[in-house]
Amino acid sequence: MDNIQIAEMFNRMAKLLEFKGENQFKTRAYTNAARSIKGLDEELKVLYKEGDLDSISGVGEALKSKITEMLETGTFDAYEKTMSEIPQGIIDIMDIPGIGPKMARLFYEKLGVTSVDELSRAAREHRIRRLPRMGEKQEEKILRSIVRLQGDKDHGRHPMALAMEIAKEIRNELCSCPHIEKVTIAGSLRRKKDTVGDIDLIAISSEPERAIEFFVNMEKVEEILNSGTSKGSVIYPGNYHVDLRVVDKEHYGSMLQHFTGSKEHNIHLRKLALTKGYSLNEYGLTNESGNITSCTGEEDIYEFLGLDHLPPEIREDRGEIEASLTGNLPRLIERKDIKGDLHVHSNWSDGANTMEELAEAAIQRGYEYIAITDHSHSTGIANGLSDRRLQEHIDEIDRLNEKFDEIKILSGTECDIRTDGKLDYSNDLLEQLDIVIVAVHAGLEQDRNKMTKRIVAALENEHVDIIAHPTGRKLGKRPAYDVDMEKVITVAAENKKALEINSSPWRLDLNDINARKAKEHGVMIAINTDTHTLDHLDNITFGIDVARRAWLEADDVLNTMNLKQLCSRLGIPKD
DNA sequence: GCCGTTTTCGGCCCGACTGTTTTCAGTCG
Repeated sequence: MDNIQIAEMFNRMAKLLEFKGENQFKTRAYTNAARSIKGLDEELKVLYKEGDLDSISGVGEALKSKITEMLETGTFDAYEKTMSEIPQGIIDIMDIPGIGPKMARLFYEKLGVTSVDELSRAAREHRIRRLPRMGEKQEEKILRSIVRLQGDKDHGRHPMALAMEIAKEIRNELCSCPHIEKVTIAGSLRRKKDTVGDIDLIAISSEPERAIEFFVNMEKVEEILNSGTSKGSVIYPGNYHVDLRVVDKEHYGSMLQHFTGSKEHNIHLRKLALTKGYSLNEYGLTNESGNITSCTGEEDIYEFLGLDHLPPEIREDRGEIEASLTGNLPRLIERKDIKGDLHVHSNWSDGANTMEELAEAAIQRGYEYIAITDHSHSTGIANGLSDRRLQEHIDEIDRLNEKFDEIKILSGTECDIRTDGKLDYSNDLLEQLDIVIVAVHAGLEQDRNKMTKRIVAALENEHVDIIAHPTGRKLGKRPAYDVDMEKVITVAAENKKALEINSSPWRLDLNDINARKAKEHGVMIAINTDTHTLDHLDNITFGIDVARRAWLEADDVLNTMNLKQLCSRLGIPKD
């Protein structure tokens, strides 16, 4: 079991215990431990082997032995026992937005409801409204939630790039409201998480109620979830859940800090504030005598707590607070550090543009180099290049390099790694290229062992420079293929190969966790766009977002090197 | 169930909104 699975099991256990009416602090201990585990850099199985499970905060003797049990058997006794006492469908009911353990228990005890379908029927038959603290509106709300949940295959998560466009559209509309002074995007979107569950916005207004009224009555709003005096929530087309929080100027900083999150980061900050005798909330810092220090800028809060102004991308409670306290915060990579793009397709394979157009677009973006990496012949559907056409491809790039002074065009390939780990081109041919990217495009269903061996074999080829989109995931479409990333990263480090962060909004592969792991093993990362049309070149910002979330600095990234450094690394003769 | 620079017992992050009440529990972020 990996850390995520163990954390999820603790979270489910917490829900089950709450359903049973257990002591709330006991249930919280499980969620605290789950949170702590999700934030670990190290795999639990490694800590377990080294006898270091004691080092995890929020994990005491009892939970430690449950972790051990899970690592050895895949589950733990107390969990199995609790599960056997509670009907399976109850878990699904508690996953319905607006229904927690208390309500699930009420429906179960009073109506015998044990599944989402039964709950839906009870609501339609108006049996819910007769229960204590329930009524007509609750019934309608439950039915709406069920319908929305069932119509939503992706569990409400959206690729960050798409959500960002919607967020900007809403921000622009809100800015036209005379009662709104300023609108800022907050939440996981501000932290640039690869997928986001909702869109959080903060507005400054001296008339919050009128601002909220404007918000919930925007033309495109499909449903108003709630609408209070300082906060509103709506559903926007595409099943986007949008929250707006309205605040006066004086509290803007603390509000922005609070609603940027993450939740885990904020909890850690509040605990830190408490050790200094202050309570922290979205209105500022309160001391023991009740005096509030309001914060107009969020940097005020960090400064007060003795921390650097932490970049939103790393606010995940994955060590950023400790790093800041000890002066070990990374200087995160920025857009201006990028000197070129190393994964671009032309119309020689499945790209839309000529090599010349790509070179010109790269010049416009201030790049020193661009690698044209068209597909190899296995990817027939993408018009992959035969041996003969690859030779012509190399010649064409030579010709263009004569023409362009402002940029170096690198001749490359995105060569298929076949199912047996062999590459599409011979070593003789690969040797003639400036840069060799390899990738898995077919046979995605291979088992973990075969897939790992396949990629490792490619990493061990002396001509290979970069593995593209190393896990093959496509957000909302298909999961990563089954591969031992620890092994891939270790072998990449041994052979001095780079791994890619693919900047396509649908891939973002490697993700932040794996990219950070790669950095820790000393593996260089290439942030590439996998461009197929000119505008894709600008997707580089999404790749940089992932890199920043992975704590990467400019020195960790291959394409922050200038041309001379890059040529030296790739072994390209200077000309 | 966890934890300790007052504590090994008695605390445990904090506030808005809703729907139901007539003062608040439940849920969410």
